[in-house]
Amino acid sequence: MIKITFPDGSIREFAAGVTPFQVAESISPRLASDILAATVNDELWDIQKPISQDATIKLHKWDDAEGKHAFWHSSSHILAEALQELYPGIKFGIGPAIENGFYYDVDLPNPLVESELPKIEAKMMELAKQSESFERTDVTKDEALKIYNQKGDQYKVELISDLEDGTITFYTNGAFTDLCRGPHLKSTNVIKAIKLTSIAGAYWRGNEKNKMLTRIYGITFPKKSLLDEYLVLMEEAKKRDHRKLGKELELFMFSPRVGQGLPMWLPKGAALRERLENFLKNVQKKHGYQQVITPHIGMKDLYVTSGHYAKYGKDSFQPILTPDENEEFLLKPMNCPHHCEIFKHKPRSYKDLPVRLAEFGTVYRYEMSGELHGLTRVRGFTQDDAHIFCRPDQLKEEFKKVIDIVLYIFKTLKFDDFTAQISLRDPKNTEKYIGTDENWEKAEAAIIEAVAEKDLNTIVETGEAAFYGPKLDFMVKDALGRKWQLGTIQVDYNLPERFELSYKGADDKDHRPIMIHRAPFGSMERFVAVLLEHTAGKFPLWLTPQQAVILPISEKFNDYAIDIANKLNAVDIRTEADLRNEKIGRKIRDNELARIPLLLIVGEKEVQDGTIAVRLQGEGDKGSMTLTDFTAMIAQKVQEEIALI
RNA sequence: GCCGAUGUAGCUCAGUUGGCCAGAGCAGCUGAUUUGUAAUCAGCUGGUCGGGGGUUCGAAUCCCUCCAUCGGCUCCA
Repeated sequence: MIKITFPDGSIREFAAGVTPFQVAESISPRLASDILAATVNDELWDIQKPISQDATIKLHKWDDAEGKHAFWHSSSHILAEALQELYPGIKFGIGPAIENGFYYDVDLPNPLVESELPKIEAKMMELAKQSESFERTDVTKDEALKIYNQKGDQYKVELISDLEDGTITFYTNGAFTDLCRGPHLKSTNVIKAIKLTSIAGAYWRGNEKNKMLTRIYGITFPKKSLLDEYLVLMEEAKKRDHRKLGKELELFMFSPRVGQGLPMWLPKGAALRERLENFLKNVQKKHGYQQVITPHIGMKDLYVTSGHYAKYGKDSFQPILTPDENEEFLLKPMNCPHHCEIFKHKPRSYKDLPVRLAEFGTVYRYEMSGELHGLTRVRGFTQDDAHIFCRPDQLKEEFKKVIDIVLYIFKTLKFDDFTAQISLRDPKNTEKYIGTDENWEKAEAAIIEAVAEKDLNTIVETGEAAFYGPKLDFMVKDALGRKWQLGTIQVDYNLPERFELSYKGADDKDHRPIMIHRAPFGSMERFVAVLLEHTAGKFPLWLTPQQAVILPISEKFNDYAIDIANKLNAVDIRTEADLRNEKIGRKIRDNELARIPLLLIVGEKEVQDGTIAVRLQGEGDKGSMTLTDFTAMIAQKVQEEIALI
């Protein structure tokens, strides 16, 4: 007998070799039918895999990430089985579960077109209904290699060759057998709804030198209604897409004549961006930053010195042609070299440090065309950049202060759901980076300590560091769940070295400062994009380009409307009057759709009383009030929104 | 850059197998109406059907090519 411990602390005895499914069954048959996967001693476990010794167990239903994982992973095997039947000669790559669904990478003799997806879905449904089980087989590595060599499936052969010697598991559902670690469902019959969402190309093993395979994405559900809900949710998400909202609200635009990935800010977008910039400038002022302004170009030598030129190659830089061949300028892809030169322009004392130089610096990077994406990935963008030059004894404190700024901004704009990611260098691949091991270790330790003292929840990613130093990135998701890096803080020992930066210490000797690169928004473009998707275009009052619109009931009251608009603009409430010859219902509708937070209706009654009828976005009629009361109310609202720490 | 898809009026879209001067709604303009909390009515204007080339008696529709956009891959200082 073995002892099984449950999450609630209770312990029950079972015969050795019991499976999680049998454990569930002993509790209730109903529970057993809902169980999709299990965790045994913190290891993901097949619900049919025997447990041979005392263990703790967690049973996962659809509500758990682990349950969904097993569900979708098994679905990818059904997709593969369907494909194998429909497309003879097909070869299989990998087919994992992902955050929302699953995919399978396949090598097809002929290209697959989207119109074939319904046919594949139908075949999958047919197979799922046959209540196929997932049978596990253990083989040795040699046997596994022999099997796939015989089939001529070079991708699986490659995968197996890379595995360590020992037992390899295969899973078989129906006619399809796959190299797989599991875990899997007990039977395919719990899959009740299937949707193949898209086809894409994907390089084998993620390497662009390899062959491109066809990736088929899909998602499945244990109930038809869940699929419908998912599809509705996706439709809703599309409505929040910043590219759509940016067009509708006239915030920004692109023009092929100007160039791909080169956004232009329209008046309303520019007004919004200016407010964000001023907001951050104020915060930075309080934190001892100084604004600087540097040119959009620099001599090539500047980037040779910084190491960027060697790292990224000349194709990544945009040259500026001049009549003199000896004079080679490049469009700047980052601001740090310019700021290093500013630091150098006069001797610095240890008493002057930290020096914090801030700039909304527009930079240009030649991103690959397929990578461009609305405002989140562009070729010209403005970083809310700053470089802090500090002494070693100030590093941790300065780093923590930057974290405070990022957190304050996220809090003010209600980005509650973010991930803080510590990006370290890949110790196995050190030639990707510049600088000594010692400096890297110091820099990484500084970040880890600062983060620990700030009590931040973080994930650590090795190999994600910048080439000159480790960083702390703040990631936020867009409407469709794609992750984007916003704020970033980077510790850098290398550029000060390369630019030979120094300050005079108390010991009258020269010392090397340490540099912190930081951008709390990341870039104005990306930040506004994510903000748009988070707010669905309903910006906070302090930020929104247009705060109030006066709606006269008829043209008779236009003069009064203009008068009110002038008075409000005079006290910095951004107001316009809607003087169109339209009914009031129409004006309300149009201005609600334009996401105007304050609609002020004026007619006979208001003119007589000298008041305005206030209608708040999404809340309807709030009744009449005097201008004085209204401005006091707005002032209070704005103050609440951007309460400074 | 790579794989796949899409591109018709300022916006959203119809035009599906090639065939009379390419359509609708909204927006815009003109006029009527003077309105009390999410679309007043009527008339009018607007398109080298993404660009270029080709096949054909005839192309928005078929083919080639370029451009842009979308979903991914790769990349992201």
